[in-house]
Amino acid sequence: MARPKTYDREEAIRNACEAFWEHGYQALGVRELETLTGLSKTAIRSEFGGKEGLYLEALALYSDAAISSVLAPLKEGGMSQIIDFLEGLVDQGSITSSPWGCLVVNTGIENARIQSDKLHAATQSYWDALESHFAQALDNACARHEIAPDTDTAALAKGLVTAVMGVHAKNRSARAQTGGHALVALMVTYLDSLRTV
Amino acid sequence: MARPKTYDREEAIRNACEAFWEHGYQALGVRELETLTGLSKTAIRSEFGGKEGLYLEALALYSDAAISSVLAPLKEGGMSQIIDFLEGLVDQGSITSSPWGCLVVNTGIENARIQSDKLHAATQSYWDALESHFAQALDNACARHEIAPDTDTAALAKGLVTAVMGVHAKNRSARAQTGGHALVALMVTYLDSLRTV
DNA sequence: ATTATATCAATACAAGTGTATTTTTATTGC
DNA sequence: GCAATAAAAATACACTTGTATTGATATAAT
Repeated sequence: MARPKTYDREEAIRNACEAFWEHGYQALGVRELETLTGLSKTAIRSEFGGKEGLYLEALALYSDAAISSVLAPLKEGGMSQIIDFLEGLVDQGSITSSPWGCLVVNTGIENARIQSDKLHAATQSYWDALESHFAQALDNACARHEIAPDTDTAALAKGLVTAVMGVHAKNRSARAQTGGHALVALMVTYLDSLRTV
Repeated sequence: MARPKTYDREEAIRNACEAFWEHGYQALGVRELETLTGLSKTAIRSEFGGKEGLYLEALALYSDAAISSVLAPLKEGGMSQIIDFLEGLVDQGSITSSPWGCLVVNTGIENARIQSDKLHAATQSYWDALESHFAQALDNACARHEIAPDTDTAALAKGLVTAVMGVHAKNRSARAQTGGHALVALMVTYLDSLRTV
C-alpha cells in the first residue's frame, strides 16, 4: 500500500477557491498556492492538472455550491425569493456577499484575454444558470399574479444578471461586502414597483 | 542638442491605455507593451517610471477623457442626459461602449490585491466623479420638476454608478459592447418611471 | 567637423514563473 | 523485516518578468 495523502481533496479545492477568489488567478503563484491549500506542488500537478486545472475545479465548486444553495430557492420561488437573493449579495451574514466580489465575475474580467474555452464555458454556464433561475422565478411570479402577465421576464432576468455582476464588481472594488447596497436597494424598489397591488 | 524622441507622448499614452484596457495590467508584459505603444523599454522606464507609471498615466488619460467628454453633459443636464449616458454604454457608435469593458472597472477587480495607494486613489476618484455627476444631473432634474422633489438623489446616484460597473463587467465578459443592454434598458425604464407625468 | 546631449537598441541581470524530475518518506501486504 | 506502492519533499529546468546597464546613434550649437 502507498503512502496516504496528507490532504483532503474537497477541503483543498475549497481552500483553492478562496485563494483564487481573494487574490485572482494570475497574481497567485503555485508556491503560495501550496501554503494556502495545503497541497504539494506534486499534488497540484498530478491530482489537479496544474494551476489551471485546480482553478477550473475551484470554479466548478464555486458554481455548484451557488446553484445548489442560494439559487435553489428561486426554482419554486417568486418575487420575494429574487429580492432575498439580491439582498444577500450585500448582507454581512450572507455567503454570497464578499469583499472579494465574485469568483466568476473576477474570472470573466481578469481572464478575458486568455479566452480558454474551458474557462469561458465555466463562466458562461454560471451566468446562464443564474439567468434561467431568475427567469423561472419571474415566470412563477407571473403565474401567481404577483406581477403583470405581459412582463418581459426574459429581458428582466438578463438585466438582473448584469446588475448582480455590478454589485459584485462594486463589492470587490470597495473591498466591502456591502459596497453594492445602493444598486440592490434600487433594484428591489424597481421589482416592488412591478408588483400588482 | 540631443537626439529627438521617436514617439509622440500623448499618442504613446493613448496606445498604452488601449493596450492595458484590452489585455489587462498583469497579462501585458513590457516587451509586448513596446510594440503596442511604439515606446522603447528605455522610454517606458525613464519617461513614465516603468510599467506601473505608464499604467497610471493611462488611467489618468482614460479618466480625464471620460470626465471632459461624456460626463460633461451631466453637469447642466437632467434625466435625458443620464439616459443618454447609460445608453451610450451599450451603443455601437459610442466611445464609452467597448468589448473590453472599462479600464477602471478592470483595474478595480484585477488589482484588488496590489492595493497600491496611487491605483486606489485613481479608480476611487473616477467613481466619485461619476457619482457626483449623476447626483448633479438628478438634482437638476429635481429643480426642474422632472422628478419628485423628495427623490433621494444621492442614493440613486450611487446605485447608478454600480449599475454602470455591471454593464461594463458584462460587456467585457461577453466580449461585446452591447452585452449589458438589458440592464441599461431596465435602468432607463426605472428612471422614466420616476418622471413626474 | 567636433562636441555635447539625450535618445534608441541591444544586452545583461536577478528574481520569479509553472512544470518536470529525482530523492526521500510513509504506508500495507507479504 | 522486506518489497511494493504512491505520495511528499527537494531539486532542477527552461522560460518570462521588470529593470538596469552598456554602447551605438541622431540631432544642433559651437
